[in-house]
Amino acid sequence: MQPRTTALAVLGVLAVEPSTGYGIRESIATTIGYFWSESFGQIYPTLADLEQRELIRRLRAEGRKVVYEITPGGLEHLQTVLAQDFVQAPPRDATLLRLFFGRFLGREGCRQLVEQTRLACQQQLAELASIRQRLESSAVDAADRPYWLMTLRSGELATQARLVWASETLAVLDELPA
Amino acid sequence: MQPRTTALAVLGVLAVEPSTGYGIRESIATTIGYFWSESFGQIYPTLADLEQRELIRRLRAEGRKVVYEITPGGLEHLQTVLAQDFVQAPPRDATLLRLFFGRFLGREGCRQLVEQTRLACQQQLAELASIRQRLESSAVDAADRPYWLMTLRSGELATQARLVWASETLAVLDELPA
DNA sequence: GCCCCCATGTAATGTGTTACATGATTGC
DNA sequence: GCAATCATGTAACACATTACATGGGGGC
Repeated sequence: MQPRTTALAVLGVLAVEPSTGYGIRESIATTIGYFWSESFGQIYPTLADLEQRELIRRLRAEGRKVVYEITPGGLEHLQTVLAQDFVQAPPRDATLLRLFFGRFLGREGCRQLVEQTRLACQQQLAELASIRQRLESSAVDAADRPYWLMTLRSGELATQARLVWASETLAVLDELPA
Repeated sequence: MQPRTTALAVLGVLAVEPSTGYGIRESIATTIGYFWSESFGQIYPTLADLEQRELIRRLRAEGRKVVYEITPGGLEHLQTVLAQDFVQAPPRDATLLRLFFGRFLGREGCRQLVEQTRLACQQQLAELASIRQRLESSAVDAADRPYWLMTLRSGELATQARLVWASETLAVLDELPA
């Protein structure tokens, strides 16, 4: 795992636009959910930490609701962190792990595994298409758009590749002696 | 995260062939390293736990070196676990996260990010090619081979897709006004 | 009145890496 | 003799999810 990735994600989202803890979670789930995720249990303590370090501050509070914004120091810190080297997290694909032990799971179990993957990819592609619509039909800052399109494209290509793999693999499984 | 994935991986490796803790780590790193990873700090406590639950046992001990094998109960347990539903871990791609905030990182920083990805993919493809050679030139059990080829193919397609993306994205970055 | 969404936060638990400590065996 | 690899294990720390506790506001 990387150190402080949650802080990076939170700071980044606030750099784009002020938001509440709840809103940050929402943003992450709906706009970058295809390659990132955060839970409330991480976000709220991280907000407290960032505020204490004066990288973010309260823009306004309406009742319980607290809207945070990034500070100039926070923006500087974000840029520093973004430019730093980092270690790619080692991949862990639970589906492939199970398929690798396919001999013990059996052909039918493997079929289900791969079929589930195929369906998940199709759903994912639909979601990505709707994100693309949102991105292209304005609403998002022109300074962000090219970068957001790049990450989106990555998701699309990865999902398409996995979908191809699933179809191909289902065919191979059908050829396999039971 | 999934519960008990380390136990599943360890049990699976031992189902293929008896091994030591060190050997299990080695197997994982060299044969499924492109989609899975485990550290010693996880493996040794897991072995102790699996042994205590009688899912594995000591086949032989030579000095310090302890070779474990799976028990009949362990094999049964493995099959049960493999057939169970599981939750796909939410994806977390540190590179895409940084690229998404590319507006704050700047064009040059993004270029480096994507270029690194491109190089990593090329290296990965070379590794996958050598794994394919090993898989096709015998040595591996015929009962395992088809499944191992499926996971390998997944790695190849995913990496190729990412490589295509990286090249495409570098071109887009070059078009972008600084 | 009730359910759902918005909203914040903590506690318990699980998962995982890294660093440390130790030492045998093998190849040069 | 010395370095690299094989080998085991623990402790400290980092990271993350889930469940829980609490409550306001809007729509039906």
